[in-house]
Amino acid sequence: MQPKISAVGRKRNPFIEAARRVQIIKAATETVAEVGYAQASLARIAQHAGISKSVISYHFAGKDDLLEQVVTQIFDDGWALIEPRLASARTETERLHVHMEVELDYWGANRTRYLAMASIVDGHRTSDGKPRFAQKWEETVTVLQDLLSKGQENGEFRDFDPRVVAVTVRQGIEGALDQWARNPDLDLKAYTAELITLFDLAIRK
Amino acid sequence: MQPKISAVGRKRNPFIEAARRVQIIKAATETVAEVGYAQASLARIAQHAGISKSVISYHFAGKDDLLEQVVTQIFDDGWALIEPRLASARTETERLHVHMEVELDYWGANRTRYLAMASIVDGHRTSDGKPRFAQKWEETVTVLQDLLSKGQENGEFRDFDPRVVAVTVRQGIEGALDQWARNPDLDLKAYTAELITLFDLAIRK
Amino acid sequence: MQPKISAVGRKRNPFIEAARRVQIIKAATETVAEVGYAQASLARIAQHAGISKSVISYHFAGKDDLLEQVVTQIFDDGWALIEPRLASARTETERLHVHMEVELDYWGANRTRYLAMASIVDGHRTSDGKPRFAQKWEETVTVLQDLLSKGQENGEFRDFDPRVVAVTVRQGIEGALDQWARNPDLDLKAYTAELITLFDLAIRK
Amino acid sequence: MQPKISAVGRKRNPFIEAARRVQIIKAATETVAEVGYAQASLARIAQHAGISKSVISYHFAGKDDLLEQVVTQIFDDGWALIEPRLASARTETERLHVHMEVELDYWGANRTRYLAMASIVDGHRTSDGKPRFAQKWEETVTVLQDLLSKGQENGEFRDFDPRVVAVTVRQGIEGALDQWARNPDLDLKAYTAELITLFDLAIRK
DNA sequence: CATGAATGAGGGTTCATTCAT
DNA sequence: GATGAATGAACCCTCATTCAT
Repeated sequence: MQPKISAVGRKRNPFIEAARRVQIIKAATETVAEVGYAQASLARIAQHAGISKSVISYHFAGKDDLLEQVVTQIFDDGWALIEPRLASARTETERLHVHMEVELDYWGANRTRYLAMASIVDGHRTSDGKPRFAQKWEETVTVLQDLLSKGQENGEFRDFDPRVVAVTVRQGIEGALDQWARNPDLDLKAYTAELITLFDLAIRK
Repeated sequence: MQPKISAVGRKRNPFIEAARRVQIIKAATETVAEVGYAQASLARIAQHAGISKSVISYHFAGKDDLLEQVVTQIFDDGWALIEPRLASARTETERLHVHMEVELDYWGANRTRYLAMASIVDGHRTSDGKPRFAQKWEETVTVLQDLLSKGQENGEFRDFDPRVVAVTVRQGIEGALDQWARNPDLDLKAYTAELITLFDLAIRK
Repeated sequence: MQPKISAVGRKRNPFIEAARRVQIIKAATETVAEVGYAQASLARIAQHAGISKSVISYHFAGKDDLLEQVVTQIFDDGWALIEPRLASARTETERLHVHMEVELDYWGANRTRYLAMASIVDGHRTSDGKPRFAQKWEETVTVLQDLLSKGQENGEFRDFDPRVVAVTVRQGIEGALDQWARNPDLDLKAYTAELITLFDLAIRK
Repeated sequence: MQPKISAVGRKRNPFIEAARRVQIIKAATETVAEVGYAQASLARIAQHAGISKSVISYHFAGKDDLLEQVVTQIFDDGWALIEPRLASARTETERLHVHMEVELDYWGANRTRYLAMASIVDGHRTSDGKPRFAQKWEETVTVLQDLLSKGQENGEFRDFDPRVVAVTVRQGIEGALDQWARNPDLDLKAYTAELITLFDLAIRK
């Protein structure tokens, strides 16, 4: 009998266990980034990791579980980076700048993760055909939306639909990353500066 | 003699032939929109169309061919709508407005097509793992970029990196559509107006 | 209602009918010669003939019928050539020479037919897995066997098992043809002469 | 990690692995012998072996790989039997006798293998339509040809084209086997004796 | 006479998963 | 802890054949 339930309640050596899981998640991330979600079979992931297919089945409840871990890990790591830096900002304008900068920093330093995340979020569905990770995306928009609303109350920003702007900022960031993902030579710092200016002008009072 | 070659030199009855192709393309579009690229098998598409799997193979050279037709048709129809209306605009500012409005009109009237297009463009790869339709997306950005550059030369727009803004506009439009795709009750007209204002402020001199 | 029963009892224009049948049989022969029995599908044959697949179904009861016609035609033509020349020989020795010469002449002038015949005879089976054309091959051996037996009674040949020698002559001829089929530059005349000498020495009194 | 590569570096349990491979190769051999190359699908082979289709795919890289193993194994085993006995012969005449005897012994004791080999060698082609195993056949002829040439230099044999005789001997052996394959009651020993006499007379000085 | 259109069966192959060891 | 072995379902595609026109 094996402990198929992921993440918690594991029995034996938690170090080996964790190491293997990390290794597999890394391999899955890289494989998805390379060939895309639809082509990323367990066989390919296992091959990339240099392990047997059934090792994956041993450590994860299934393909769904594995992908969920991949996405969760990517988002958690990102969030851990963003959150403290957001907290230190004093105005909402500043907070918006920080948000864009740090997010572009994070993904910019993790190209593979960005590609994998994007591909999985787009491609992965539940058995009834609905997107499984749409909510992850939604959460990031909500954070921005709240920030923008607060800025309007503060009088930092003009009057606009905070949801529209939040979505557009989010998409603007993804646009930057898409460009850079296709062309790694692109100067992401400069792009970020342009983007910040763009939105500053668009929402200032 | 099979009609596998999809472009020209058709011998067969062009009415029945065309009707079937249209039917299959429609079924493929709807299936992909519903369950996503990765889950859209020929079997599912055929089932959706109420026909036998092999009918698809008869009318298309293969799955790749079918999907290419789907994407091509979606883009061609869209472009046929956008182009004439762009031509009638007199300033680049106006042209940018028209671009956003008409594109959101087109996709807004073709929700299924939007979902299918997005899923295929993201998911479909060549056998060596590279995206097959990235170039389609690239083209739409180029049009915007040219428009913005011309506006800068005209003195209509301030100084900015036209590529950054073009990408961000493109992404802004997709953001609107994503929102609306998830929530059909969303007021796309109002969203469009907000978006136009946003970019007007961001790029005006 | 179509006249699917082949060869006889056909209704309308027998000239067009016959011409089409000849064309199809030719295409089938060439296709099998080129790619081998196992790879010679009706689709490929039709493509080679530049006609629609269903034309074949119209003129022949099925794939089996077509292949049977191919083999029959090849053997009948060959036999029509061999028989009269055999009749004019006076001794069995001479008859054996003539047999080898004329058979190598016939196949030598019809490389495609030889390849097709060999491939079909080897590959074609009835639905229960038994060879369908083994009997054709058997017949040619029987002719040789009778010839050899008569020669023994005449006192032209030494004492041997006529079946063994008949089979070996037959195989010797096929060996010559196989060699030549692979290497069309081979001097078939010279090969024939060597072969005749070989069997002369082997069976003379 | 799948074991698709068939040759070396096997990690897996070599006993189970080897046993399965042997079992599948045997089933493939028997199936081809029974129904012919063109009708020997993986489904039929699997059914014959009493296993699932995908087990074959697990142990072999594909149908081509499996058939290659079948042919290789058949030829290797045969050659292992022939070679040492050829070495012990002192004259070329004797060597020719041994060759015919031992080959007819080998195949005579392996009727199924003979049928399978013949069918695969005839039917199996590369994707461009060329025979894949013609070279195996060629090799056996070359051995005979060398033997005959040496016998001519020795003064054991008369002057003749060694290639013609080599091919004819090869074909003579196959003729014997074909006869016997169709009629297992045939006295192969007696047939062999007749064949040896035939060629002795044909090539002696 | 001829053929486009359609079909179900079956082709080889890959899939995620299970299980005994 | 780990994995070779195995499986049935599903993949896309080609097959020989039928039928309405």
